Amino acid sequence: MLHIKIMSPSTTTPALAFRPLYKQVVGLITRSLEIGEWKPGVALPSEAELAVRYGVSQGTVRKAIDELVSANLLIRRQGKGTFVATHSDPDSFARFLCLAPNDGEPRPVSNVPLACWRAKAGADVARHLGLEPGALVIIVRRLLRIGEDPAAFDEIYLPGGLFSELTMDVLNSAESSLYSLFESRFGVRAIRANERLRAVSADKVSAEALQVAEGAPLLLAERVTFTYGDKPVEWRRGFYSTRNCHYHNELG
Amino acid sequence: MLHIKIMSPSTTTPALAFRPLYKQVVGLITRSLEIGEWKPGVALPSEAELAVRYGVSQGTVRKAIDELVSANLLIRRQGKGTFVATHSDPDSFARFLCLAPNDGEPRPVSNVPLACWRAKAGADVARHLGLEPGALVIIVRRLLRIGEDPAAFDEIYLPGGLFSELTMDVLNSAESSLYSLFESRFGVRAIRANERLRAVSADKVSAEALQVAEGAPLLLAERVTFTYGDKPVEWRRGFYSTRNCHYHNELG
DNA sequence: CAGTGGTCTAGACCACCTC
DNA sequence: AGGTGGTCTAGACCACTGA
Repeated sequence: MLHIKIMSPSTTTPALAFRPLYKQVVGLITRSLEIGEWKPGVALPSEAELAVRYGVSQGTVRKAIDELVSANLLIRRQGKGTFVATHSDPDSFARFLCLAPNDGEPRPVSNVPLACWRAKAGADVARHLGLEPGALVIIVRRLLRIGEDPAAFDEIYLPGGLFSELTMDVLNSAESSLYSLFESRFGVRAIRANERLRAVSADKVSAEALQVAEGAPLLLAERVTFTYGDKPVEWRRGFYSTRNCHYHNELG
Repeated sequence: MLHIKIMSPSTTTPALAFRPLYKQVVGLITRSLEIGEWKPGVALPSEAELAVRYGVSQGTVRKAIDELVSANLLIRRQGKGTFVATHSDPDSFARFLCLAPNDGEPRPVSNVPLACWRAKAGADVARHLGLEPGALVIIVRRLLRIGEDPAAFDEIYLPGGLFSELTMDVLNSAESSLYSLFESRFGVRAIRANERLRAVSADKVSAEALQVAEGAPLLLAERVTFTYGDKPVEWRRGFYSTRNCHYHNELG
């Protein structure tokens, strides 16, 4: 495959049109990931092969891969190869769950689907998901247990177009995380998310689900999840009971 | 300055003793930052000079600096140089404040010191700060306003040894953030922090400070802040009122 | 052993900033 | 014009993995 070293200096933005070669390679690799040329979990061609394919040096390919690794899209394993990141690999993709037990003891996390239905998107859900108001959305309620304790009660809004075959049966058949299910069953890969946290009082429904008193303080996490190209694919409101757990965050 | 390319293969861990050259350069630069050879805000010697100084190629120095840049210890500015990161630069170091107004309108953040006193460290504070129980700690209470709204009420515990001259007068003289004050006045540079969030009910003191009803839900953020060498330098409990603000976090 | 990623080098050239 | 960081190359060698 050929590449274009000289950027056409767009007349509107004369000097800003410069785009380094390795950035172009980033774009090409990302595109291949997006269209599924390399599936989650499998190895990419070696750096040397990619260098030939894109007509650049190995160093340039390396720099491109560096960027995709730090964006968590790829994983390097020395001596083995470079792999497409996947939510099925617990090591690499438990990073969207920020809840941890207070005492530090690791506990099994279990996923309890409660309900799944269709509805028309309201104004705010449509806005977050980039849909027309009234578009079809799928709503999932689920409980997350950490050890024995109910820790999170989530209401999850998904674009109907991407998840049309999602049902309670599908949810119940999922052995691991939801994102892993989205990836393997619907080809939707969650890349990054923006989360907003607030403290609220438990309403009746969430109090019951989390087995706390109505009015008890809960952590409300509202999350928009994105896939390639910053396309939103999930809007989620999660109520977290922080009696035995906390939300952890690293600043730096 | 000379460098050692061949690692003495420690007899206890034969094969694990390999340490790449650029990692050693990272260590040397970090050490210079730590002992204050280059102060916050000033430029480092050029990459070429550092290459000569450490007896390595410029590429190796670059790779070392890459790592320190992504750890937020250094900042590159093309055409100008590489600079020591500083909390005084609002661009680079507002990153410890995760609170933002709900409507997205940027508002001025103001810092209102309320109290400052000495005490002996209790068991948990001592543990978080790595001190002996009973060691001298300085406790600061302050209010953070975002626009006109009281947004955060913080109780901050500092090791007495590092901040011995901290008083209300010093706090009142600070024009910008606390971490900026720590850096310029006490030579203590906050590098990273671990934060744990919970939802709690407002007690009388924090309710009054934040002008919310007693029992209202608040976001409690407990933070340990570290400097070079993962040494803890601050333990903080902050109560956030999330009526007009939220805590934002990027996952991915 | 061969294949992979990881390190290191030396040198050329480019983009950006300042004087 | 002269300095800085930023890109790109080609090649050598090292560390890790697995057959």
